[in-house]
Amino acid sequence: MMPGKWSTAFTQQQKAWLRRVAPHLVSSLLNWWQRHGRRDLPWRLLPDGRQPGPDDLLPVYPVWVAEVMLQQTRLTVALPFWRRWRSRFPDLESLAAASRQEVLHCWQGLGYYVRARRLHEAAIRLAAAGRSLPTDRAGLEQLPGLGRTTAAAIAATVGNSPDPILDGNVQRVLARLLAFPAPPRQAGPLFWTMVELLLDHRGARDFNQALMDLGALVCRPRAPLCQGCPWQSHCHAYGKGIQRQLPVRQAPAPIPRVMVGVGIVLDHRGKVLIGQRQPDGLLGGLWEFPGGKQEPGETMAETVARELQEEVGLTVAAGPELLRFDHAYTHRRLTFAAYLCRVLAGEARPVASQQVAWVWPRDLRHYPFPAAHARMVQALGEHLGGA
DNA sequence: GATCCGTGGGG
DNA sequence: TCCCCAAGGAT
Repeated sequence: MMPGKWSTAFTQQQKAWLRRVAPHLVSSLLNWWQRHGRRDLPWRLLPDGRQPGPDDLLPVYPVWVAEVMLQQTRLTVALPFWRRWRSRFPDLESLAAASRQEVLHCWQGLGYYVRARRLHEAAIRLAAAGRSLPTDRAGLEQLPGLGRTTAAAIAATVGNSPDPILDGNVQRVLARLLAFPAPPRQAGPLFWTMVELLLDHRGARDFNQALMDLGALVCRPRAPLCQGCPWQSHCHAYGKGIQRQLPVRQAPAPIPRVMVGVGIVLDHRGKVLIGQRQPDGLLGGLWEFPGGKQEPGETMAETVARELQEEVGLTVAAGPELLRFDHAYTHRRLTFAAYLCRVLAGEARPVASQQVAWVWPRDLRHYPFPAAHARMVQALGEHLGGA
């Protein structure tokens, strides 16, 4: 049995245990994966749709895009975006030649927009140097947006190189296998050492996929399916009956709740005012309707009028309310209230934004919007269409 | 090392 | 309705 004292490195006893069980873990994992794993992921297939053999090389561009999309995003969510992206930007050259707006527009709805900006930046940088995408982990890790896990996932998928990964799935599997008594990030290099020791020398393509599939399909966050797990007899969390309590979570920070007033400003021609957010930071480079947080003592209509004065220098009459809805970010909960507004005085100018634009409502669909504002675009279209 | 960065589905 | 949280990286 494995000793239960943990530091940031394995003890000699723990390492000996790991070396002893590693062959059984690997063989039972790959055996399970052959029967139950996901072997039809499109970026893991040869261009003609066949399963690659150990020595086959896969095209790196689609794998790169897929792995970046899958950062902090579920497979079922990312897949349709990946197909659309490949149709819109089929290769590195077409991506490098695209505008920031086109790139963000294609990414709209997927979230974490800095990922799209970094894909674009990498493509431009490579194209300017006359280089193609690297296929080794070290080379990939130099690209913006790629850390060790994503670079390793790409390299192993493309060339079956011996590069293990340590994503959220793998961390959860290891935390339970070892019954690790602290949040996984406190494990330091311990988990990396473990995946390196486990790694099959024949390559990491199927090994990485199998380990992620085990986490996603069996060793699930909420309700793990231990009766179908190939590692059940080795799992210390299962042995203690504490698999549902692991991995240990950090205490979540309290989430502030904010009311946001938004102005849908129509001019005398029927054009609507939008502004483009600053290039970096939250929702960087996306477009939105002007607005902001409600302050104490304000009605929502007063909030909208004040924000429009401050943000774009317009004096407006705010009302009626077009729609109201809740929207949650990871660290904030917002209630949006959108007001139809008409201009009383002033010329719209960018104060806190990159630029402002008056746009025909039917052209709004050509601009990238955050999900909450895309919802307001939809509501405006229905409002105008029904009138 | 703690924090920031989106969105949508599931329990 | 509410909370959880996902194929992480950069600062």
